[in-house]
Amino acid sequence: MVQNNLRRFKAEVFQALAHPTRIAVVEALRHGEKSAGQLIEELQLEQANASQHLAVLRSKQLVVNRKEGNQVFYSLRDPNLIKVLDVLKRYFYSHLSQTMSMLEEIRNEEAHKNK
Amino acid sequence: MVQNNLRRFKAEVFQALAHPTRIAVVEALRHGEKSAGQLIEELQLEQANASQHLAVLRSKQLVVNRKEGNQVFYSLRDPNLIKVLDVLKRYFYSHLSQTMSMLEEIRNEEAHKNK
DNA sequence: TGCGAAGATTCGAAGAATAGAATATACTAT
DNA sequence: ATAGTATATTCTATTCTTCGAATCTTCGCA
Repeated sequence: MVQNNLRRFKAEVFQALAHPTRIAVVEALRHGEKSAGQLIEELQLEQANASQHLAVLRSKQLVVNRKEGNQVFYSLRDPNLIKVLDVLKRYFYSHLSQTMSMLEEIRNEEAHKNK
Repeated sequence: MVQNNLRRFKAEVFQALAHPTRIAVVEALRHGEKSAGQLIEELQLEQANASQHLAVLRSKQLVVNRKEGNQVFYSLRDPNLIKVLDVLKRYFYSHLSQTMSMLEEIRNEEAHKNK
């Protein structure tokens, strides 16, 4: 029972990370806080869209925010989150060739869509 | 560009893990391979549903399978995957109180639905 | 007070993910 | 061949996600 809820919780964290934009945000915050505006600029996002993704990250508590005047600064709630991404990176590298072919596939899908 | 595809790729891996059942499967495979049937029994899943979730894990290459006669044995493609989960566990523990309240929330939602 | 900037929220449409039911496939043993 | 067991696939209804457009809120400043 507890096991089950714990898994649901883990699933929610993964869910929060299951979008390229949100991964980009987390990576952008790796070395410290940034304002919503900075993130939008740096990652070339639409304002509303960025705000929505930030809301997801907030709701799953992967990031925390702090208001300062007109701006809202975001930072990672926990540096261990970066470790999760780093371990994942190692996971990729240990299967480079397969990773590559998967990327290739993604690229092809892309090319397909744009026709 | 490459950055972007890489993030998409990471997102796909997280997506694959973004379901309690699939997390349960990965955890169940932590110490070695198991047949689909064993997983179904151990995790109390419906056959079709289990098969669908396994298909997701396969398609993202988190697991590999091996046929032996009538049965199909699954195992993790890479032990680093377990490390990802382990790091995540550490992540939980470093925020135990918040984790608890989140679990509490999940439980409440649950109670709500079952009314 | 009123205006502009920074963010957040809400809404509707489109697409993706999920569960279960039914069906299909592949093997084994008779 | 036939039946039975293990697993996969397909279909459908439902729910969840995502996006952009529009709207709101809050703060700072003239």
